[in-house]
This record gives sequence, C-alpha cells and structure tokens, in this order.
Amino acid sequence: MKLTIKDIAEMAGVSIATVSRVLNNSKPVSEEVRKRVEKVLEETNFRPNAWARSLIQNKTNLIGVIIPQINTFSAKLIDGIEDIANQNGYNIILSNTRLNREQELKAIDILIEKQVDGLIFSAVNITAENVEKIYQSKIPAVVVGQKVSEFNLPWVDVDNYSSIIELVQYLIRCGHKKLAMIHGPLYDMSAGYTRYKAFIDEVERHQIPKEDVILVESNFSMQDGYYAMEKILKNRSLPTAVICASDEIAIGAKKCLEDRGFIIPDDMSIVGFDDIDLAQITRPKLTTVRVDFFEMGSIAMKTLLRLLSDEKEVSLEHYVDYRLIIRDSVKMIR
Amino acid sequence: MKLTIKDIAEMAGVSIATVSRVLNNSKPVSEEVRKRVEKVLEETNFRPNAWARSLIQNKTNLIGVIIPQINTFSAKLIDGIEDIANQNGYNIILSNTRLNREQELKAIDILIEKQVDGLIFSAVNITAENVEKIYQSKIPAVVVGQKVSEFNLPWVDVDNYSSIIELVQYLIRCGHKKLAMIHGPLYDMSAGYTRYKAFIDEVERHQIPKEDVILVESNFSMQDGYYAMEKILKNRSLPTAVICASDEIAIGAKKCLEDRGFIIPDDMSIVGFDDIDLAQITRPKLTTVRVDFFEMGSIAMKTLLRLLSDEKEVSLEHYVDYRLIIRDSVKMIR
DNA sequence: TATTAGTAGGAAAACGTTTTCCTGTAAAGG
DNA sequence: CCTTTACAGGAAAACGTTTTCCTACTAATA
Repeated sequence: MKLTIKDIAEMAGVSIATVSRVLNNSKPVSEEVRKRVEKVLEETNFRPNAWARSLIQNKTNLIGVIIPQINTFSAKLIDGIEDIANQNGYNIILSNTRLNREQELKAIDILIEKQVDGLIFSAVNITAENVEKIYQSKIPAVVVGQKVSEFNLPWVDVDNYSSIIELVQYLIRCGHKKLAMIHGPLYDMSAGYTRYKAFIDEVERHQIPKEDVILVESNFSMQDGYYAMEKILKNRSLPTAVICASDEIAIGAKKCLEDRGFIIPDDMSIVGFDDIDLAQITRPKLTTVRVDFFEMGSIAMKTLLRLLSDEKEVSLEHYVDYRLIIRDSVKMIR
Repeated sequence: MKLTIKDIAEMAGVSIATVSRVLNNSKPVSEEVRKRVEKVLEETNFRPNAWARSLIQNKTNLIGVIIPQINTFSAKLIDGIEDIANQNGYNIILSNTRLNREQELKAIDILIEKQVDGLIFSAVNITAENVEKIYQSKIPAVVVGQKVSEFNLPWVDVDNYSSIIELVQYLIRCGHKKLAMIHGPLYDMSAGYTRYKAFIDEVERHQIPKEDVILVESNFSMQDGYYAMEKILKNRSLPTAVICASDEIAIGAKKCLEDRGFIIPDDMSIVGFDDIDLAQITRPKLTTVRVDFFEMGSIAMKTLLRLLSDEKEVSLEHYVDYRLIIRDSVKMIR
C-alpha cells in the first residue's frame, strides 16, 4: 500500500493543497501547520510521485541517452553526461542500441513516450532518417560523435580531420615518406570517413606519390587490425609508417608485425587513435591521439542544458580537445 | 504543442476510449473504426504519454540502477542489466553515486520518486543503512557485488572466497611457500575483505609459518599497487609469490618490481584478479581470475524479473562463475 | 465600530491516460 | 414479431500531483 499526498493530508489534518505547499515551498504556510505536516512526512518517509507531478508541470527531469554500444569510450561519455545531468537535477535513462539500426528508431520512440526533456544521441553512423525522427519529435537534442548539418541540431565531436592531419604532418617531419592507413568503414559522415579523408588530403598536399600510399579498410577491433596488416604486408613496397584509425586496430596490427619478426618502430612505425589505457602499456608504448570522452559527454550535456533553458543562441558546433601523444612507436628516420 | 489522445480521438471522430483500445488492443474494435484511428495515429506519429499510463497501471517499466562509479566493470555490468531489461520491455535509469555515501541514499530517494518497478544496487561497501532504506521502500531489489544477509534481499556476487582459495592452492602446488597478499580496504562484508579472509584462512590451513606471510593493504589502482609493493620489498625475507586483490594492483606492483630490476616470474610471481583486458597484454601475461561482469548484470536483472513476476520462490544467493586464468606470471618452483 | 487589506488554507480543476460501467444496435432464437 | 444475447463504442471515474480560485479569518485603518 503506497502512501499518497492524500494520506499525508489526512494524517496531518490538512488539505492536500497544503501538503503540496509544504513539499514544494510554493506558498507560505503557517509555522504551526508546516511543523505538523513535516512531522508526518518525516515519520512516513513520504516521497511524492514524480510522474503525477510531471504530468502537470510538463517536465520530467529525464534525459534520454542513446548509445550504439557500451565500451570504454561510451562509458566515459556516459560518465560525463551523468555528472553534469546530476548536478542539475536531471536523471539519465539509458538506451543501448547494440549497433542495431532499427533499435535506434525504437529507442527514440520509447524515449518520446517517456517524455524525456532532452536527448543525447550517438550511433556508429547517424543517418538522415535518425536525425529527421529526432527533429520531428521536437525534443531538444544533441548529437555526439558525429557532425550533423541538418535541422540545426547541435553536435559535439572530436576534430577527426585536423587531428589526422596533425598526425600525418608529424610522421612526415619524422622523415617518413611511405605511408599506409588502416581506416575504418567509410560511412558517409562518420568519424572513420573523416579520418580517411584527412589522410588522403594531407598525403596529396605533400605530393607523396600514389604508389607510396597504401589504404586498407578494417573494422575497429584488434583482430581486424591484425588482418589488415596482413594485407599491407602483401604489397611489394612496404610503408615505413602506418596510421591506424584506432588504438585497437594499431595493437592488432602491431601483433601481426611482431609475429613475423618485425621490430617496432625500427622496422615499421605505428600510430593509433583514442589513447586507450592499453596504449601506454604495450611495448613499445603507442604514439596516438588522445580524445577526452568524459569531456565530450559533459559538453554535450551542458549544450543540452542551454537548449533546455531556451537560451537565444546555442552554438551548434562543438569540437572536443584532442592531443597528439608522442610515445615510442614511431621512428625518427633522420 | 503536444498531441494527446484527445486530439487523436477528435481527428478520427471517435471517443478517447476507442483510441486507447486501438493503441493497446485491449478490447475489440470494429475493423472500420480501427483503420480510421490507425490512419490518424500513423499520420501524426502519435506516442502516448507513458506516465499518464503508469499513473493508472501503477507500473513504470523502469529499473533503477545504482552504481558507485563508471569503469570497465560497471560498464559490463550495466550492459548485462540493460540487455535483459530491454528484452523484457524495461528501461534503465542510471544513478552514479561517485563513491559518495550520501549520494547513495539520495539516489534511492530519487528512484523511489520516479516509481521504479525495481532496483539494482551496488556500492563499494554496502551498509546496513543502505539496505534498510531499500527494504523500507518496498521496491523489489537485487544487490550486486556483495553478499547481503538482511531482509531477504537477493544478491549476486563472485565467490571471492572460493576463488582466492583456489588461487592459493594453485600457488602452493607450484611450490611457493612464502606468500604475500596486497589486499583491498577491509570493509565489513566487501569483496576486499572476503578475499583477504580467504587468503589468511587458506594460508593457515596449509600451516605456512606466520613469518612467511606478508599482508599489505592497498586501494584498487595501479599507483596504489606500486606503493604496496614498495612496502613488501622492505621486508627482510621476500615472498616468492604475491596475490593482488585486483589486476590493476597487480600491474602496478609488477611495474614496481620491474623498475627495481626484478624479472617476473623468475624473481617473484604475481597473480591478479578480474582479468581485465590489460591482463593478457602485459608481458609476461598475467595469471588471474576471470569474472564475468556481463553475466553478473544479466543474472541480477533476471533475478529482479523473477521478483517482479511475484514468483513464489526466488533464490536469494547467486554466485557468478569465475575461472582461474593461468598465464605466464607465476613460476613453477619445482 | 465599520470597512478594507492581507493572508492562510481549502475545494476543485487540470494533466493524459486506462478502465469500468453503461447504452444502443444488430443478430439470434423462440 | 418479440425477447434475449452479443458486442461496439461512448461517458465518466480514477490515478497522484500542482495550481488556480475562492473563502474565511485576522489585523489594520479610518
């Protein structure tokens, strides 16, 4: 038998309106009555039903978070979101779509039904369909991990383009002239595509001859990185440095080389992306790009808060910091 | 302007009751009327307000998940919970207490207000106060990562005791006679305490003389593991094998030894606990105990489902599987 | 003392659904 | 042709709050 405000009112000998006023400090109540009500509240450990309230106030203090999978990155992302959300009285309702496209749409529907005040959306590859659905729902939303140009949706992302450019320039400064990239799947506007594009753009800018540039596609796992490196090794002329679209790929690729007797970085240099914990544990330590996913989450949530407070101008584009972490997996050639 | 069932009813020229029936298939509706209503639903992309419904049905399809922090373990735990929850039409509302005792109590209160149908609770150290509060809330709950004897609350945990015993026996079989343990903080019934207790019990059972047993307390981080190993090294007679309460501690301890020129496992053997990704990457690969946190989450959620379905008998004690993973960080002495 | 102003607190409407109860029509049975 | 049965669909209550509106009392002013 759950207590309601009505029960409290009866026990304290007042009207339900008065109880509500005591609970919310929404209107002055005489000291004497307040004490009486508070005593009953205390004794019964009463907690008002948030949904009855939200029905009236048209506000749930709920933020929907849609992520494609739970891993180290999304965990930090969630952590950052939750941190800011919590500080501002919001709770998070989590929806893991498990890389399933249909699940994404379903998740949006469910979160609409749950009347979330705002939405933070990420996916491996965000499609027009997704974004349109979010837009039509009219729920304030922020996209994470991908740029989005339609519908004035704010987004937060790493500057994948600049970071890869910086990486290529670093390798070239180190004297590398034959480069390879193990890139991710090339969805339209995904992080994988952007990193790929940055690589070919910058390599062209430096007028590196086509035969000295190798491109191999791979998924984001160590295993796939291993296979990708096998493909690279089939080339007649081997690269001196390989850029991998993620640290996991890099570590897989490194394993492949080591299994074949290569010494890193003497025989071949490798760089990764993400700076996962592993990157500083492997020997040699992996040179990589660090992305702060916690910050990504907190920026997303802060942006959402601004959206929710009806601020006139909310900036739509947010790049989260990255940093080139130079360790031991790249050889200085001269 | 949000649409309500009333708007839909008007547009389709029926009563709100009929719309509700079409939405829920709760009572037969003539083919003709159904089609008409469905057409409007389709065109407007209407989604009913879940909280208005839950107010009546006294059910929110919401599961509250309270965790002490977001890390690799809790991420997998959450993944396991979410997986089962999702399959059964439940959503997860996440509360990260950030190792803050007060936050735990607050989180419970908030989740009560949000009328969660069930609760999955974990904390670094679960106290009587917590458990009692959960019990009083009358919300079906499952505790995770710690045994709980009060109030018939079901719990899911690794068998920390047996696993450490198995580990000690393994070391002894390998010929080790001088053992050390870097254990965690010794809260009452915490995992850390249980592992500590198992160690001293088993060491005693094998009649290892007291002067050949070293105990050092440490927090669960690499850094702290490093410091703990420094303390061990101050002893006159060094152990031949060290059991660490976590892989992170083990890796920190290993680093400390390596910095001082020790070769592992030749000069000293090390075992960890958890089998984090790192364990199979470090050289030598770390012998450890694997715990399946995804399974832990899914068992917890399954148990909660059973609780929610009012099954007569729900078993209160659940041990999740562990496995001794023998790798290369322990030396066979003879 | 009579009038006004100010205020504490109650009654009731409102939020958006589900569900109970009832009505009216059509089909079935005699 | 009349009565019963079946059933589609509407009206209204209910869920647990907040909030508006109103009443009644006290204090202050003339």
